[in-house]
Amino acid sequence: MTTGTRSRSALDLFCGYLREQGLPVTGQREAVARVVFESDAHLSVDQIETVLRERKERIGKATVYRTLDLLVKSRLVNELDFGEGFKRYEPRFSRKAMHEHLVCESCGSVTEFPAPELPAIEARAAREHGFRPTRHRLEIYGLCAKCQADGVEITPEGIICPIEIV
Amino acid sequence: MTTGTRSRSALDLFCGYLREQGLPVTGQREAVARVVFESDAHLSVDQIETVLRERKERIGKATVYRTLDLLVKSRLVNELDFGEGFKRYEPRFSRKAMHEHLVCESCGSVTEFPAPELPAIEARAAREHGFRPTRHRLEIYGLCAKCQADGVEITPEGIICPIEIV
DNA sequence: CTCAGTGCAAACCGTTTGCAGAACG
DNA sequence: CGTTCTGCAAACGGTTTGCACTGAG
Repeated sequence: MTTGTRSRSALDLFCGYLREQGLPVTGQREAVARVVFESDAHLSVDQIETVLRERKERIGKATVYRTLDLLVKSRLVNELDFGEGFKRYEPRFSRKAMHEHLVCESCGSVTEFPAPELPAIEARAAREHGFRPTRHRLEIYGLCAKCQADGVEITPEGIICPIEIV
Repeated sequence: MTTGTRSRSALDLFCGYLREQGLPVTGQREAVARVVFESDAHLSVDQIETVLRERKERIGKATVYRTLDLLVKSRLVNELDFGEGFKRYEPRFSRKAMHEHLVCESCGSVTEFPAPELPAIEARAAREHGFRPTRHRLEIYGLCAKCQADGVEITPEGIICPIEIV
């Protein structure tokens, strides 16, 4: 969707990774990788399949999943889970090194934001608990600007319990 | 498992919540609530069922799920998701108001830690993106002290891609 | 006595897997 | 050519749902 150059080089890296691992570089793998690399969104498997279908690429669901595994292992793609019941995938390329996610509970849109204090938090937790961190995830859930403008209200869903436990 | 007093009052609150909503207070609901309130862990549905079985409580899986929904709605229990493919539940009672989670990728143990800088992070992200936050989640994944002592190593899983994208 | 809750089993849904046939190297 | 991949469909596992029956209020 965005620049061709960026996605091209990410694709090249992926192909290089495959060759390095002695794995075949197939048309299907390239097609799936291209979809992910060319998007600046956080795609679900379903969305990836839709794009592939639009492009007249006939690729089985299993192959999409298997290719995504490879993309994640190659570390060119991050796997995300916003508790929607399915996974999302974002290219690590064309993105800020560390970013966290704002997830709208109404429309599901995802915005990225930086949280430079996280390494310090991580280091402190590590020191205090003898924990060796490898990665973190920070998500803030709420209402995006657009949904607020559209007058969406946070539905208290279940009624609030009389006693606020804090 | 821990104090009887704490769990008792949480249970009372839950029963009060049910009555307030005009919902029946049943033995099954009390039994499930007791298991969650009496634990200071982050229980999966499976673990809850195991405890119920030990206590000779014969309660269907569907009822456990339905009661957990009520507990979450009552806001006496938090739903957690560490990307394991299933949910976990923690009582909000007998816990620090705000705590985040250290998740061991080897043994799955979960440790709580405070991150007092999060409200500021949340406020900044909200201000800069017009986002209205309702809740957040921060998890740090890695190796717990015990697993490190046991000599567990982070297996690079897939081989590292030659180019580090940052 | 009535309406909601319960248990069972089937349905669901995202993901994984087994296997025969196709393709990369 | 052998090894790995692909596509299909069936299997999987956590969760949800439909329905007859039980039980709380």
